[in-house]
Amino acid sequence: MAEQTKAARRTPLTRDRVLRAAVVLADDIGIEALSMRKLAQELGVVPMALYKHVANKEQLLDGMVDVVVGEIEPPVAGADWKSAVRRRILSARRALVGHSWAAQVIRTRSGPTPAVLAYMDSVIGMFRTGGFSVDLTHHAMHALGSRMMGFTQELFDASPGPDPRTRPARPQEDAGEYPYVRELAGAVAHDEGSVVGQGCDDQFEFEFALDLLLDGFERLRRQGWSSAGRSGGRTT
Amino acid sequence: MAEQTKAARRTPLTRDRVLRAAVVLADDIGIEALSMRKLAQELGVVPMALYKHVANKEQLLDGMVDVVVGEIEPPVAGADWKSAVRRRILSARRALVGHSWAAQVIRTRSGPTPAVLAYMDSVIGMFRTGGFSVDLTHHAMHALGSRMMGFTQELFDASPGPDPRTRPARPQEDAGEYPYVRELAGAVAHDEGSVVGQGCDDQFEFEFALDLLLDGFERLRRQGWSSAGRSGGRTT
DNA sequence: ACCTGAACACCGTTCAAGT
DNA sequence: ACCTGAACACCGTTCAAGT
Repeated sequence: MAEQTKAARRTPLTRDRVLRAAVVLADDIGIEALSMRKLAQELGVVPMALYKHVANKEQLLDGMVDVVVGEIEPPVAGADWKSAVRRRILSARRALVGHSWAAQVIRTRSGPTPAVLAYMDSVIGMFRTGGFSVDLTHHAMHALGSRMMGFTQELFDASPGPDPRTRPARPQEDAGEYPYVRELAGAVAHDEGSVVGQGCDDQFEFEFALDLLLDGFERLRRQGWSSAGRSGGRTT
Repeated sequence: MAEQTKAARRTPLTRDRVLRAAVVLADDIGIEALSMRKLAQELGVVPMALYKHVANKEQLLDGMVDVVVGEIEPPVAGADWKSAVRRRILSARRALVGHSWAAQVIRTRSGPTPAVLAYMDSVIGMFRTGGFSVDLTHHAMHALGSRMMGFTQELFDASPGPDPRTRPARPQEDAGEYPYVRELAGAVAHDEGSVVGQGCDDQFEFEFALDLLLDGFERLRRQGWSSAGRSGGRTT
């Protein structure tokens, strides 16, 4: 009877339930604080029970990425390549927003998960059907880098983290040091936030850089650019 | 006498010696395997001895970043803004190459260390003296993001890591899935490496994207671009 | 056959006891 | 006053003992 009460208290564990709980927990307490033990506790389960559904923590992280990436809206049909790619990337950005850990976790995976691969495939397809050569598409994908998935490629994580006390004190800006940094920080005119990555309109900065790259791609496509003549080309 | 032998066996610990040993150790065993305890052992010292020179592990990582960033060559004088910025960024890239952990560590710092701030100041200065408005400089710095420090902003870490066994098996590419990924991967014509981030000429990809951005900046500068008319502008 | 508690080999860091 | 061993509160994961 006692066991029955315990068993009934929770719907049975599934891989999906484990992954979704992990996503929520990481959203709440941050990715660096997410542990197998805390996740188990959150699910009202003994730690070892998780290992029936994920082989190890790495696989848990892979699964979490797939949950988030799976929420990206499907591509819209019938548009020129540039607005199609632009919309797809901005919709990826919308899906990943709110999961501040996602960028870092995706980047530290040793390879793409199936959902990421499917997403990449759709973006590559937009370039190809838009008249890009395989060669130029390849370099465009590299140039986009993780911006392809909607991450801002800032120098520092904008996420304040759970413990603002560990934040290093703003360096002495009263001294004449870093005059250009000061000028720029002053012009942004936000009293809070780090020099780069905060106190700014992230969405604007993201689209600014994205459009700069997309316009560059379009220019190269029109002039039939190819990497064939690059220095030190194919040696094999 | 015994103590004297022990004391003489090692030159006395300094903050600098601790940081340099940490850099070498991270290069060797990877950043995720670097621990205070292993570092102490490497230095022939009890773990707690390190805490005389760094307050905690976070400060150790800050110090490691400064060691690496401090090795970036100083800027060259007397060039147009574009080649000056280009050279500075490529020299940062040279300094960080070989420290595959540096990109990730810099990004996860909650703010810039002094050496990073000094570097950023010099880059910002190049834009400003090159005729860029504060406004455009600001957005250009965001668009460069961590590429400003010479990182490739790839979607996945190219570093294979110490344990290639944990690498997820390449997804089934025999099936008709991911046709565009397959086409692109085939064209790159390297049998080893992940879809994006490996088996490619990293330096070429880096310069390709960098030049695309720099050319875009120059175009905007010439036409006197300003963000003043942006949608939903300053609301305060 | 399934589940799970204890245990193992780590971590960063505190703190009190030694010199 | 300085240094440091043991201890604390964690980790991911193994494994053998229980049902």
